[in-house]
Amino acid sequence: MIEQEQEDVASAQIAAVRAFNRFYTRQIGALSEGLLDSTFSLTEARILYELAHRDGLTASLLARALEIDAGYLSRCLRKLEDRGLLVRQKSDTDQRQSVLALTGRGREEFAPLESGADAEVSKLLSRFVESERRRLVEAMRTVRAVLGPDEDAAAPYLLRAPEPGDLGFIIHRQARLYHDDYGLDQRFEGLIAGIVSAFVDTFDPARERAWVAERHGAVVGSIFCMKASDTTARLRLLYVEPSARGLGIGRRLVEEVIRFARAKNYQALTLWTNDVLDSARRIYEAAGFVLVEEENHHSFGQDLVGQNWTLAL
Amino acid sequence: MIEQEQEDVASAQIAAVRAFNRFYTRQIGALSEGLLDSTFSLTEARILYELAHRDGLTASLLARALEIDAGYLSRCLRKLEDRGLLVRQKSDTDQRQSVLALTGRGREEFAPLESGADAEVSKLLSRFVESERRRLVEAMRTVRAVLGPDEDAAAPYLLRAPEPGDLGFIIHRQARLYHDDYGLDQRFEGLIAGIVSAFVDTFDPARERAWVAERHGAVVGSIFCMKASDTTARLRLLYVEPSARGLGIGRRLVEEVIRFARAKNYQALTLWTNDVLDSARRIYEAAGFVLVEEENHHSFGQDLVGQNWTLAL
DNA sequence: TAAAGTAATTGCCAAAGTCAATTATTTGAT
DNA sequence: ATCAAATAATTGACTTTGGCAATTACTTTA
Repeated sequence: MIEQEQEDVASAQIAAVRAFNRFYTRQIGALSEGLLDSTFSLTEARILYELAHRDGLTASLLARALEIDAGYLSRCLRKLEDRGLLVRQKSDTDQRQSVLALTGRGREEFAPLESGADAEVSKLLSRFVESERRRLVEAMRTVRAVLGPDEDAAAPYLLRAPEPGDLGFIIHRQARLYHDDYGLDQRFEGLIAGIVSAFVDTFDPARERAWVAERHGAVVGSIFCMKASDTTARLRLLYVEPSARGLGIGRRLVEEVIRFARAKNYQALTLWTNDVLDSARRIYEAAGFVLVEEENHHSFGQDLVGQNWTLAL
Repeated sequence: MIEQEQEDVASAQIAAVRAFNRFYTRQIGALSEGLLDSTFSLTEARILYELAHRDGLTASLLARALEIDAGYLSRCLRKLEDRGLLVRQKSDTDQRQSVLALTGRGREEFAPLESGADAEVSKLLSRFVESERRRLVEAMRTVRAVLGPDEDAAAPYLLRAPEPGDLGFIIHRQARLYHDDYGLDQRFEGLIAGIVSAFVDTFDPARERAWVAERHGAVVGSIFCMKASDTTARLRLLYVEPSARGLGIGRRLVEEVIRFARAKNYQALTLWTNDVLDSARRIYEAAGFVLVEEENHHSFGQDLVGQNWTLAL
């Protein structure tokens, strides 16, 4: 083997990426067929899309964003302007450039294109089961996260009450994650299913609550506040999806439980966790929880150190 | 379980897929720039690729595989033939078509294109660490697996034991489906979480078992066989994803449980269900189950008619 | 055996896109 | 402050790409 300046990339990986490129070239071709009977070309549609979704664009920005030849773009813009779909306003900071904006008419004519594309994708997706769709979307996000710049990082999340199906999903994800990361077996999944079951069974809406964190329309975290006694609440089932970590979601969930427990006049909040869960522990510490007890135990196929933490309210 | 033509697709998923399409449109544009200083167009390169990697291609096969207009393809092929890169030989089974094949010269001239593309992708990949590359390749494979070789509704499925995460997923999906179709609320989700929890807690591998049906790498159904007494087994948690129905998966799952219960020397198999679940009932009837008892009950926010069925083994 | 369908080709044409040159401005180096 | 170099946008002159319909030569089907 001759020296290579670059790290050797496995040829199987190269082949896989190239196969994907060929595959997706066709896929995109198929999906952009919807444009054929519209009055816009693919490039025009891409231009309109950018204009509809970003403000303050200039021709050169657009050319760079879409990687279109500036000359060709200029002509396209002229055509759209002539059709009354877009206006250009001389920038006041730079006399050479104009700021582009869709007119009301531009938005109007573009709207059916958008809904048509939505419908087409919806039709495509409806061929699959929900879990397949989720796998697909997650995989696409991964591809984008790796290859592209992460503009996604700042995406917002929201907390809400769990809806039917969410509880099962939380069990599903926690079981999978703790299995992958710490080797916990199915008995752990049984344990959390039992916790969830008990939560629903004995649910006291006045003093108990659950939250899920949602981002991009998907559940990415959860937390439960359950009654241990009249004066003590228990924090349970905290988790945050790996792909959503670092956004402060875990901290926010814990804060929410503390706020809730205070409001419901609990005097203490306790929780049980295991020492391997570093990032969770850091959140608990930061929130003021104190470690009160540790015990070794062999559970779920692993040697673990259980910990009880408590917070006086 | 009622048949549904088309499930509602969450708009967040649609948006994610469309964002990916826009993203990858640019990506492909960037990756095919390598062709610019070659003497081949993108389409020619795609044609050559197919010819280099598959034997016995004809023009019409090629047109279909690459989704190229037959007329345009014809011209491209002529051009390549004129350059001495490819030969056409009249098919002996069909005088209308010709079998296409690259000449030695064709392979020679195509080779640098291939290695160029490899190098380009390799350069792209070398920007990442191995774990990122693995994630990328895996995600691409997933996209392809989901979107790709679908077509046939009769895609194969397989039965296997549940893996960590599968139990929660089953709870998740059943809760969601029965909520959407029959309005069952979260208490139903609690119930099945309890069943799953009990299954794990008291699991007797000699006399109990669970199966999940997998298709395209996703769980699309489940069934459980649990011990009710030494002589009686209970069939529980049967479900099949709406879009995986009609493939005989439900029937197969029930058969599997019956076979298992017989093999384990149970004398009877019982199950509890509700009268609204038509397609499930049909499966039970076909398998020989007999309705032994019905009772009205108000549960999970709905008025329901519970049914006990039994099968002598 | 006629009608319908399929494989491949061709002419015609419009759309899509490239390239280089040009003008008007702004930026940066001295 | 000034002038060369860079940037934004446009235009003219092209080529390439690719869609569509008609046509020919076969095969399949009713």
